[in-house]
Amino acid sequence: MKEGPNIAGIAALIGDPARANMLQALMTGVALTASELAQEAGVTPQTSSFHLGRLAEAGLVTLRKQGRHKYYNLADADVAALLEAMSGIAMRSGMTRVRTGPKEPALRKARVCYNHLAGEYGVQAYDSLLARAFLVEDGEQLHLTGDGRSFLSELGVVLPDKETKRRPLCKSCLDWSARRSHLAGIVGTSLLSFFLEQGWAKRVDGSRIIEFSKSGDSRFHAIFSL
Amino acid sequence: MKEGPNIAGIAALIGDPARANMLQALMTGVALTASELAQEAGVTPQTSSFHLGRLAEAGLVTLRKQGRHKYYNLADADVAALLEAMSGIAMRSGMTRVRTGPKEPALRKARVCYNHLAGEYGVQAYDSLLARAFLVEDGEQLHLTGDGRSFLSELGVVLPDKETKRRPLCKSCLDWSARRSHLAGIVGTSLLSFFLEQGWAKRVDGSRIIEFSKSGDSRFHAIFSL
DNA sequence: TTGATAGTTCGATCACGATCGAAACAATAG
DNA sequence: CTATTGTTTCGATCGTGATCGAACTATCAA
Repeated sequence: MKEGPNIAGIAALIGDPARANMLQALMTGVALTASELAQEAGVTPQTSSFHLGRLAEAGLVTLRKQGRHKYYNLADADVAALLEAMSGIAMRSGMTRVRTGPKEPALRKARVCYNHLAGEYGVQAYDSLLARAFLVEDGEQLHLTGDGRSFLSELGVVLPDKETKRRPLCKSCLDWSARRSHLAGIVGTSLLSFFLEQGWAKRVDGSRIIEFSKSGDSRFHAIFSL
Repeated sequence: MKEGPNIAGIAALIGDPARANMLQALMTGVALTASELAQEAGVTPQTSSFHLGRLAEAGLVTLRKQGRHKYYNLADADVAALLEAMSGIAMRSGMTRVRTGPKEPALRKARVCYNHLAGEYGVQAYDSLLARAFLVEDGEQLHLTGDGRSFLSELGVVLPDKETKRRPLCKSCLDWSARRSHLAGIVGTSLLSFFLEQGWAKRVDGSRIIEFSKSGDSRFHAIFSL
């Protein structure tokens, strides 16, 4: 009778407040343990376990055991993209949380999206690389050019040698706040790591916010000008 | 305490089977009345009314009264994109409907996505236009070139004269089956209408499937070769 | 006017699923 | 070994929200 994939299934999964909180917490990209996620979601460890089981079963999160801990991650950049898209719809639908705190502007400016940089800074980096042909779009594919590779290497960004088919080097990800693409994929991840390691920016507590220092900010704008 | 938009809200909205069915029915792009949607979802008109109220309130659907009918539509291409993305995740998570009917291959081949063409045919058209520089990507923006405009006009596709800011002429939409972009926006809509009006293809009953005729198929491939 | 169809509102019911307490299991630390 | 911490299983509870029957409003067709 019915056709197509069961949308209601995963939607219902994400639709539970506790699970949604967990997923949003995982949007920071850091691996979290079951009990940390319980705390994040405001439920007891038992319930957390129950929810995480369902999320893992549906393939929305992955886990790796490490000693007596279980570390959870978002399964995939695609899952992150779905959550990001959902944020966009929720945002414009006026379905914001009770109190839209002072963090929101900071979120729009720079935040981590799973494992790469999003927000205004993410978009700017993406555009800047594109404008200088360090990055080229080919249909939906995205490629790092030779020039782009050497540019990043010279900066000090570490990149794998070869582009594998399985994990694309570059990938674009739609930004809910800017409604534009930012850079995902291995390059996106490496770039974010670079910023953090150089001390140009740092993560804020357990949120998705990325805070650029004064000097880091000016360096960023010097390099990724438009 | 919490930050960011309320993902759980819209997810829960989509998470109800009845509402999910309604939304998927609306993915065909045709406007449906409340009772048609009730039938589609397998619920009574009362329940349908209840659900549609919530969907409209959240801004996921729009309605226009016409006589004693209320015609419902998806609010936006963004909502369609969200549902499409969700289909992708649901698909690979093995959360397919009980029986994956014989329609599925047809869906992968060509289907309507809200109001434009998706599936293999949609992707091919997109790539073909891009390859001949009838369409150019500029960051996330997508533009129809002068050549592209005259090419389509010559074919007989009707297009509005000017590109307005509000409704972009072109827009890319991610395809869940092909994992590639296909053409959305006004051009995408016009193109689909063109195929249907010319009799190259027709819609299948109330599903999202687009069925190309023998002659329509060959004409399509002649024009949108790669 | 009467009759028919589309849609809504109200109220009551009912089922599903989230939640937690208690207890078990797992793995490390001392 | 024992003690402690992290995670899971089971069972019972409980609340939220979907559902439908019945009655009501609105629009159209005679």
